[in-house]
Amino acid sequence: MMSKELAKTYDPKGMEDRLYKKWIDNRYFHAEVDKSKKPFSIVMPPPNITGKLHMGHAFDNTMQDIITRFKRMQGYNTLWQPGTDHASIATEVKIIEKLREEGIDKADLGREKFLERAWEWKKEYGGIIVSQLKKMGISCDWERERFTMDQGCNNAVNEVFLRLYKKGLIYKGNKIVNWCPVCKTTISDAEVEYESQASHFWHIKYPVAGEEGRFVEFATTRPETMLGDTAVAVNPADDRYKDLIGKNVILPFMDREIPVVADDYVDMEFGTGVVKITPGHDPNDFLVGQRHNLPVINIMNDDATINENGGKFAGMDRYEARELIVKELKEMGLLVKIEDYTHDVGTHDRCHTTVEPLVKQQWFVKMDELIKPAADGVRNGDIKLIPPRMQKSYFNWTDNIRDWCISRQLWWGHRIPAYYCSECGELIVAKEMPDKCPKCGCERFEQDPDTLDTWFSSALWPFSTLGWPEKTPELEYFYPTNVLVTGYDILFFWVIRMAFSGYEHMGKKPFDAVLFHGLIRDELGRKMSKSLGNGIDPLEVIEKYGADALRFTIITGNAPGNDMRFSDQKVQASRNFANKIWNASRFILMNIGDNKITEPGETALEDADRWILCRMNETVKAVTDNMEKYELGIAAQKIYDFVWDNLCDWYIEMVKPRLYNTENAESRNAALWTLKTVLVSALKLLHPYMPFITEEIYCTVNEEAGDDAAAPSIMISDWPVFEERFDYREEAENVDIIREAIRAVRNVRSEMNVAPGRKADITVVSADEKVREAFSKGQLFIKSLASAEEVIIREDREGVRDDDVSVVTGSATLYIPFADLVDIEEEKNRLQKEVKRLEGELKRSHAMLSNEKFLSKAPKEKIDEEKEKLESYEKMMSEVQERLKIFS
RNA sequence: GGGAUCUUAGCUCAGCUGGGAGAGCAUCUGCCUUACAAGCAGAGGGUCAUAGGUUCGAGCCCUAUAGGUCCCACCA
Repeated sequence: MMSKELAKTYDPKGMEDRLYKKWIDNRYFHAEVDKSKKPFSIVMPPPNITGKLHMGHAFDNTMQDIITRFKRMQGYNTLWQPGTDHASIATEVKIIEKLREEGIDKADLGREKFLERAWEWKKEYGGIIVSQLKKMGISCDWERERFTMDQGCNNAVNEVFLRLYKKGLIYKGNKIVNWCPVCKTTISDAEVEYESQASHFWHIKYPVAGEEGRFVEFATTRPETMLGDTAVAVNPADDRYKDLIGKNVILPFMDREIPVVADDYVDMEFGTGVVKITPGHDPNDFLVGQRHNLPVINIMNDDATINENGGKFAGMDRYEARELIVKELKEMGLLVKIEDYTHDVGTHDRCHTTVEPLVKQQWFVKMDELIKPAADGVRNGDIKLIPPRMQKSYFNWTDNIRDWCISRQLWWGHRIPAYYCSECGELIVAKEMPDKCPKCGCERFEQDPDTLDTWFSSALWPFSTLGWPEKTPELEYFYPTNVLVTGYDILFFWVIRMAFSGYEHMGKKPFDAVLFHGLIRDELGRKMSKSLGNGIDPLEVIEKYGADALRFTIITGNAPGNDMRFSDQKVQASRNFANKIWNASRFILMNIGDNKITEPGETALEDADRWILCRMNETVKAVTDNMEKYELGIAAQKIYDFVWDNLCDWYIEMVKPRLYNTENAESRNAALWTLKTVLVSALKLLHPYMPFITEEIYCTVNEEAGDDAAAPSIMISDWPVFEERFDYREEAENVDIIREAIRAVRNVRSEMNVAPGRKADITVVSADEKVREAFSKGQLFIKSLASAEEVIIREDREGVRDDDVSVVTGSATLYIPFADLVDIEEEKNRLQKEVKRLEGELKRSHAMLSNEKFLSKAPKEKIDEEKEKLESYEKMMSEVQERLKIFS
């Protein structure tokens, strides 16, 4: 009696949530420290709490889940550490938006109330992404879920800040930083995104002081910054301006005399060879200013309006001021010309506001020393990057590293653990607010208002989540983690910062390897983005095709680090594969029926059984090898081929006659046992990729076959290994000989248009005894797979007629009586009819093509079309006549 | 300006350390064969961007060229 059946077509709905609950209830995802087992660990790149699941997450987490499930089945004590990221600026922007909808201004609300709202926000939305991730079937240890701003992580952040400060690696400094006038915060260099913008080049001239009628001309893309000019620079080698060096020019509007300085930074070839120097608002000018001790003038407020240093332009927006300045310069005759000019403008990657370089006092991490171990770690192979080409990108960053501006003028984030004495202003860096000022003894302090760059806490993720700075058993056991999976787009933001943090604070790398993946693009190869509206929601795909299909799609046909185009068609192909294995399982279950399967004796196994066992064995080995090397796509392809081609299209077909013949119980049992064995192995190989369907089938099959020894869940079953006893190479070769013959026969039959139901005798002739033996053993399935009536195996050609159709394969020659393939009378009639038809067509075609009216009046395409038709008729005619000859 | 990467069948892409040119989809032909038409059997289709070079042998290594994509820097 069949206690359990599988539905006729594969339907993931309902099944997935049920199975996920089963796994959670059984705590299969949970890992505890167990020193008797080998650990394997991965930390999840924490998704932002603002986030909604997108294809990037799907990609990232599918890869991690595949590795985690694989390693877990291999017997490793596997921890996949999950968590979410507070995502300082991204979240703050969203909260501000929400407040605005309620008509509340951030500043009016005040810091404390704002943070309350932020935590509420986190509570309300932070869990969404987690529940969405679960839909993917991912098997991370949710019991250990962390948050970058939870107490432990917060503690780690303060500890790191303090340590780096004490070592002199964190400092406060006045530097030119990128300022976002909308978000009103500094942003790091990496957060600046360059956009090509059409603008102008304004050619302006300043009068030379004391030399009536003499001017220096230069060009600028930001005329408003002239209000902060403190010099004009020329190249020291530039003969044109040699005499000007040391003299002054007059800055219009400001009535300020500024010097002409000589600096190598100026390119003589570019423009007029003169550059206006605005140390307060340009990174390069800032450096020039330092070299020449020029004053730094800040002409802008935090919202990019001109401040009191801008004279009469004070209060204006930067662009408004630009317009007016240009207008007035023109009136003063100081505007030489305006050129169209397209150049790259730095914008804030969050809000795309044009960034304004400003001089501000900020906190920085000194990078030159910290980065060394991180660079060396990759250079000497301590950390492996996959694909290796990522190294170049990595070194490109480490070799050109600049100090990291870590302070942000935001509220949502880790507040900088620095305190200022309210009396004397003394700076104290400490984990908690100090009691007493060591300098003046005062007891009142103000904490630095700034928060830390969100990546500051992310950088500590591999060890902060394991309990650092406490010396926890987890930290000792699971650190360093084995592999980090992430997109190449955050190589610098995150990977490099984790690398140097690991070496610095743990004295060890944070991970053995980094496995990079690319971006998922839309069907046209465009980035998925909100503004384009071309994003594909993974949850919709799951709803339509199932999580397994989505997961499989993402992984197959993609090499590490490469982008992939996503299309519905691809998911359909994966869904079809799921359906395929579903139906193969259904077939096996049906045939097991009430029978109890027993392991067959060695002699009961037939060649076909040994062939598939051998192929399975090879597949197990190959797939395992690929997965060990994180070649997930290649491994998936091999599983796919094995299941579809070897198992379904060949083995199941070969074995059908034996299954339908209930008289030979031993042979039937051997086939069923082989089917079940191979299916279970295939399911296990596939499980990391398609966890749900494999679990469902695995449990059903084991129950049906009465296999009490099987694991209660495929995810905690043993990963298959190569078994010597299945290494039936010789028998496998025999079956390959027959497969080749079957293909050849099918080929002939197809070319001759033989109806599938028409049976034909096949005479196999081979001088090789081994080949004859192989055919003799395989007779049964040759009959069923090649529609043979009878298979006669001979050493010589005796009995073969000259007009038999012959097929030569690598090891034998097959002969098929012509009359068996074709009904001669019928075929003759058919061909004769065809000749008549073609004669008619040819006549018509010839007539048309000799009709002068047609040739002169019809459109050219029509004529060409007719010519082509004629050609094909002629070709068909000669073919038909050729075949007719055979019958005469 | 520097760097990376890609250019393989109509389309999307695999091809690990050099030795068989492949898959999915699409196309064409024939099949509703009692696991599956989300399927089965068969077919067509590629001087692996171009030009050189190394090698017994190159899609894979080297050089140059063209085109696409991306990253970094950025000239005021």
